[in-house]
Amino acid sequence: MAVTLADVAARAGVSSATVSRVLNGNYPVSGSTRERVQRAVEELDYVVNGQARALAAATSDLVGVLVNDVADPFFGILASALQTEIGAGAAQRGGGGKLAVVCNTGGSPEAELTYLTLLERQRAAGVVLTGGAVESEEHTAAVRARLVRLAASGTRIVLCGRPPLTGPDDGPPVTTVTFDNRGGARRLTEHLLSLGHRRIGYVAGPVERSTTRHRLEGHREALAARGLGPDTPEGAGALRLTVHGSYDRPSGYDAALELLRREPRLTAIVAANDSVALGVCAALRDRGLSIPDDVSVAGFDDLPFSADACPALTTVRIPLAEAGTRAGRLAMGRQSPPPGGVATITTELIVRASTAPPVTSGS
Amino acid sequence: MAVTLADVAARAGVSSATVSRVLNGNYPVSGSTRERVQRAVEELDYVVNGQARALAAATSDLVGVLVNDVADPFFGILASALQTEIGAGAAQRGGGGKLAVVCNTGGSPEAELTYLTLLERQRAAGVVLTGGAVESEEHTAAVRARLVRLAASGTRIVLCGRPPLTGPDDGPPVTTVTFDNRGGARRLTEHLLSLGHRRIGYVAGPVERSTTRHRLEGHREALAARGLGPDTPEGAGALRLTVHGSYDRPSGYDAALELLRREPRLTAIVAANDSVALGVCAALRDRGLSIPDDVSVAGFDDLPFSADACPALTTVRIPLAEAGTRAGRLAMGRQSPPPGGVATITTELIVRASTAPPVTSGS
DNA sequence: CTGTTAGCGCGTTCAG
DNA sequence: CTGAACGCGCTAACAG
Repeated sequence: MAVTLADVAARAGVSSATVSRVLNGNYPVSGSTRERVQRAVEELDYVVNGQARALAAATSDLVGVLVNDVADPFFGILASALQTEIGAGAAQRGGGGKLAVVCNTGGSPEAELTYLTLLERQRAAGVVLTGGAVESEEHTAAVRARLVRLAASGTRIVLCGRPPLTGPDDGPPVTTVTFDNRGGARRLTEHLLSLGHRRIGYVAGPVERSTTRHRLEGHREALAARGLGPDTPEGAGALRLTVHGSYDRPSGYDAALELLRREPRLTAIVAANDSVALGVCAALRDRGLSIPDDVSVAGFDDLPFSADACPALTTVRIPLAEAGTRAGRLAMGRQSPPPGGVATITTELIVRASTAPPVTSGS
Repeated sequence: MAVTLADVAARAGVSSATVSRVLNGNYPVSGSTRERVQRAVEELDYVVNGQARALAAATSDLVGVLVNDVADPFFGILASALQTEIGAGAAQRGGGGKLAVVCNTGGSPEAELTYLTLLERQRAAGVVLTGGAVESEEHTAAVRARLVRLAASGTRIVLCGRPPLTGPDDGPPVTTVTFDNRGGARRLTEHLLSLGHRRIGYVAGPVERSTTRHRLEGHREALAARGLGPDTPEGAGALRLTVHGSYDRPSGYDAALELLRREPRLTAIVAANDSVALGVCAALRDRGLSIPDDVSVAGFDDLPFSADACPALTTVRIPLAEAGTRAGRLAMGRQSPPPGGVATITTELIVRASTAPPVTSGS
């Protein structure tokens, strides 16, 4: 069926080993035979069998990239940058380009483990886990065990957008590119507080997610620093102004309505991310409330569409493309890990039109 | 190093063939030995070597998905739906789940070919090419040759969002899920015409792209049907109101400024897609023009953010998730190809706030 | 510089 | 129902 090395060798009148050598170019071969072989390859339209090569050489062309959802631009941008560093583009720049296997976990822990197994099967050269981690004790342990085994067998592991692996400090290195979610969230809420807001609703992401937790912690740190800690009457009120949902638009819509029900005098809502924030905006508009006059709204991530939203969204920028590029280089072993194995990507407050001082309508 | 079939066999006191049989479950094995083997697998944390299996069985766990840019939600949504059908999720629903290899071509013909080679190397089980095709004679032929070879070697080929393969009708089947871009564009421009617009600018995508061509053709069909064909004075004017750019926001921004330069009395602008339309909106706003009072704007694709844009965008919906699902099933051989090998996905005009009748300011 | 020889780890005959 | 033997296509020693 398919033409093999042996076929090429026969056609060129050499041994298959010689063909292999000209193909890989990692061994001296005389110019004349090289040419003869190359001609035979062209004529026969020969394409190496990646699996056979991988088996024999004990190497792989695959790098796994786990994301929650490629349809979400957050992961899309990350994946795109990773791809650029991993893939054929990188190959053309002269570094053994590999194939990026993008795996959609949908945020499901089981899917995450399933994919890790599949990638282990394929003896992937690297695995990048992106986005917030599910923080159940059991799942953390399971993932950790898998990653340690993968790393032990030579697979490079990179975490991007989630906290470093905890636990015993032995085991092979797992490098991490993490985002300063907590700091960003803190600065965002500080911004609202300094505008004069005091009754601030918070639409958090799914529970048991590292990203959700960090952003919420940052939010509460800012509140506490203004004397709105959970032990104060006003702060206790703030606690009740937190609702959890998923990281999508409909979730923001529902959450905003719920928050208004709990506290009609709300003057600001902070959302878990930009998509959620757009849902919040839609709900407020449907309720006849104007943004930011009646209620200020803020998001997180600064995805491209946030600047075009109505009104343009105040948010926290995460340089996703930069993070993805860095993670990709690490996964390809083309860049040495940062000291301590953890690089933190800083986040930046972006103030736009969706936040303004609360209108103190008399009272 | 890694534990192999033989290790498991030794531990279970059976032959490696038996282990292979219980693993694949496609051969009768007695209950007791089966259990013994399974225990050994557990104890040793055995994970099959995908490459060895693929080599021996001449099958592959990979399905390639070529996209222009995963960071673009258009492709993200498509890829997500494809993934769901191809990946571990499908596996859990009980159909040999495969790994989706998402390849970013960046719209580059060379990258497209490079990836096709890489996938051929891996003996991919399927390949899905998404998005508009580059329509140069040379590249079309090159891709066609590659696809024919892949199909001949048993790889299932699916085109999604691009026109069917042209050329001699021999060769193995290549199924296509194509979008009715032309019809959608026609209806969109008809909508503007029926609102009363006559001086309509058009921001087209990159030249030599099937999507660009089809949308532009639809636009011009609508014009011609209203007696604004290229042979009429007014129609000839319309021809000069077309500028080409890339499928992104900055391109729309620049194009809008250029169009205003060519025709300050413009009352509407149709964009190649929603991202471009947002760029157009931004440019108009910066020029102090209001949408839709001064200028109506329309996009294409109906990506999620379009409804939240300012104002909400009139556009043409393509059911991308549905298309991706369908293409995924076809690539997995889980659904039989449509008669003729071509399924056309219909598009739907979505009218929102960004289009309105032109304000006939006296004159 | 080149050919010969072994495997890589698994699926699959073919006997038993 | 099970084991032994062979080969998938290629790379990597080892000789020459």
